[in-house]
Amino acid sequence: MNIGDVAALSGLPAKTIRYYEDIGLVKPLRSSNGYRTFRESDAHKLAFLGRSRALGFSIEDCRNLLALYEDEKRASAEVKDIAKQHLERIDHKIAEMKQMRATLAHLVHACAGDHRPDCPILADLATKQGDED
Amino acid sequence: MNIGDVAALSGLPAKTIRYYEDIGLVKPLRSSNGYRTFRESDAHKLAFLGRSRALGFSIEDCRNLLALYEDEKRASAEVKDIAKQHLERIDHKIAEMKQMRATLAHLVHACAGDHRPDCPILADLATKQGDED
DNA sequence: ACTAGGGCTTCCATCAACTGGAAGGTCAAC
DNA sequence: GTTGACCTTCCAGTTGATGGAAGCCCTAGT
Repeated sequence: MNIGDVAALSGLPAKTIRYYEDIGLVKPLRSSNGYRTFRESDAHKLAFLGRSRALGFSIEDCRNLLALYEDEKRASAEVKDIAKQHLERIDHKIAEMKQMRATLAHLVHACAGDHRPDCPILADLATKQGDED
Repeated sequence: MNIGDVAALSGLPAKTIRYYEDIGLVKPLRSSNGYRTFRESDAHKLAFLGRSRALGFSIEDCRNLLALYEDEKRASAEVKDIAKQHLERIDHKIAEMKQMRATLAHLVHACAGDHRPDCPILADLATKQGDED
């Protein structure tokens, strides 16, 4: 398979696949004309990568997951651990975003949003703490 | 004020402040020894930037907000609009993360997490759609 | 045989938003 | 006069790609 074929199969752009080769996530063969030649297993790996990334795993996580995926004797605990850590990061991020959202929603709500210059949003950004003289 | 002072006041690292100067967000003066000299207004701007960034506004948003902040005749509607757009982006992002979280939580829950190699997480990553031969 | 097109190759640059580090100038204190 | 903190610039690296240029390669059509 050439790169265009695995790109279509995996849903990843060819550019991304080349990048994944660069960073050592896949190691396609080369045919005599210099073209990358992907085996079935490479296509599987790329699809795996696409799905892991879609779940927000970092490239390094993906690298570990891929190694575990290829290791028939891995313990599921190792995988679960990576996933759980990622889950925690996601939870943390969600909480952070919700906090931001709440503050911002409050400001947006407080702002008249008309032609006048008075703007609680700017006022808040300008003076929240450390500036109360 | 030297950079260390505004850094302490604004809570931003000196590196970041230099970077903000690079990209034209602040324009401190220079004293004869080449050191940056920050006025009160610069310190205010940096604090403003710190808070805007903490709310997740992009640098370009910050640039616009800062311009509006400095424009005494701005219409609050302009500010509100930027904030509302940002709010939408946040909502979108939160929804996305929640979706990821749900999928991942499901997988983590399904995985025994023991010494055995069977792992529903890897199985799912490996075969979800496009692979049912 | 020639040409047009599409696909493939490499390499280099760019994005966001910093951050780290090296090499070196400056300043206040002891 | 020398330490040590603070300042300067510049270059590289981070994460995860993405865009583009220059240039092979291959197939189909004429």
